[in-house]
Amino acid sequence: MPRPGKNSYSDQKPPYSYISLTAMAIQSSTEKMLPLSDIYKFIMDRFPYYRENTQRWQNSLRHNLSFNDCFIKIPRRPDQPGKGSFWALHPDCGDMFENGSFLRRRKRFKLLRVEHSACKSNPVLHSYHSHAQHALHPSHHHSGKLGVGHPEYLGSMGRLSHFQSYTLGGGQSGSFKHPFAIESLIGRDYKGVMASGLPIASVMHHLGYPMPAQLGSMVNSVWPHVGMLSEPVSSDYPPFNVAVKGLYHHHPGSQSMPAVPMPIKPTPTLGTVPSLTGMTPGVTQLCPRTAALMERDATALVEEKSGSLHPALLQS
DNA sequence: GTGTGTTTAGGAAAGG
DNA sequence: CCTTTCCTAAACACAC
Repeated sequence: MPRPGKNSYSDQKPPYSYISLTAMAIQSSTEKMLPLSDIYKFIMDRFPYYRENTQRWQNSLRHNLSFNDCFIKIPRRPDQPGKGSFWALHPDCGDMFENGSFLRRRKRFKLLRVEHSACKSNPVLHSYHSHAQHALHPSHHHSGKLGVGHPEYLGSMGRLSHFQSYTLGGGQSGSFKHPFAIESLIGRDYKGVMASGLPIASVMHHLGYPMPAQLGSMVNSVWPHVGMLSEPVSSDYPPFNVAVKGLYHHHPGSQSMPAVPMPIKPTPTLGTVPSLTGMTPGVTQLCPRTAALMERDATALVEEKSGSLHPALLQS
């Protein structure tokens, strides 16, 4: 057990990348999205290391939010005053830390940016379209982004239809993406839900858009209790990373399921936060009904844009 | 001015 | 060794 003082984990930099920290924060929220300030707060609450040099790491974190396609920006509703937008996880980011290391992803989640006037000004739309046209060969990390589209859109497009298609089509694309492994870090009881549909459904709800009935009912039935970190954890975090490496076996043909349930196990004495202690294995199953729903649109969509490429390959 | 968001750039480190 | 990912710094724009 870490003791207060020198040997405490508090003094050390947590073995998480900014991406994983941010994902943790987002996933810990009931709405699956957080404003920047709350992401800061989450990290500082749980990792005392980040209570210092805030300017440095927060700049890095903002850079990560903007730069990485796995994060999408959700505009605030008019009735939700506050600074900045909400940040959510891209539905297709899947399990970026499948290799068990939260310092370094197995592969970057990268979308192919294509000029599209209607997309850029709306992150969700943008994300949706980007998804449909993502590249399977994320090369250099600077190469993927093309110029910014035109700021106008929304005029005749109709946002709802896009949200719907995004929700139904942008999610699984006919392939199983097991939920973001970060779930296990934050201790979500993660059963029977895929990572992608839900956040967006939540986002749609947040934005005041009606949700497709099937998705909506799924949300209610599958995630009835959407848990949340109740309080800041003590300054410690579970040991993992190196320790869990090797527990995973990536089987490209087997839909990237972890060979074992999420190995990230907090130390039992970190009992102050259930979500960090009573973790449920990250093994999940796709809701068949929604999977079927999603499969339809997206497969066609992706294949239309990128030949016969299967989105599942994106992560492998 | 401050907070937020985007972008470029360079270097360190990990991984193959 | 080479490539990819991560970290950091910094400039800049924008909104409040």
